[in-house]
Amino acid sequence: MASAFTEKIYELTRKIPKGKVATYGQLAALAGNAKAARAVGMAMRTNPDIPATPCHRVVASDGSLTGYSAGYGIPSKKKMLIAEGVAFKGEKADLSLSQWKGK
DNA sequence: ATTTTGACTTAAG
DNA sequence: GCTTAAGCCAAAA
Repeated sequence: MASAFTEKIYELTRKIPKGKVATYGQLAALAGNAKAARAVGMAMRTNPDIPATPCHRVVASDGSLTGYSAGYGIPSKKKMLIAEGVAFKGEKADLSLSQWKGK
């Protein structure tokens, strides 16, 4: 465990339903710190349990797929999201259709 | 304990 | 549309 904040991020990430995506800033806000988007990214990077924490459902503010060092990287992440039913617009996820509304 | 770094975001050129 | 700059946060060195 890294910190309470990070744990919260993992918890929220696990709540993201299949076929939906959330932005780093969104998770940060739900965790209590709207400006901790970067910290959210760190939490994903230091992700202790990838199968338990679907970090591939977390994208940048504009839907761009960033990071993801697992498997084949970005391509794999994109493919996974499409397989779950997330709407895609070129190389970016269509947040207008597939962004998780959170609580 | 201090500095550096990074899977962010928004604003400005 | 792309690049640069600045702001904020947490983890790693």
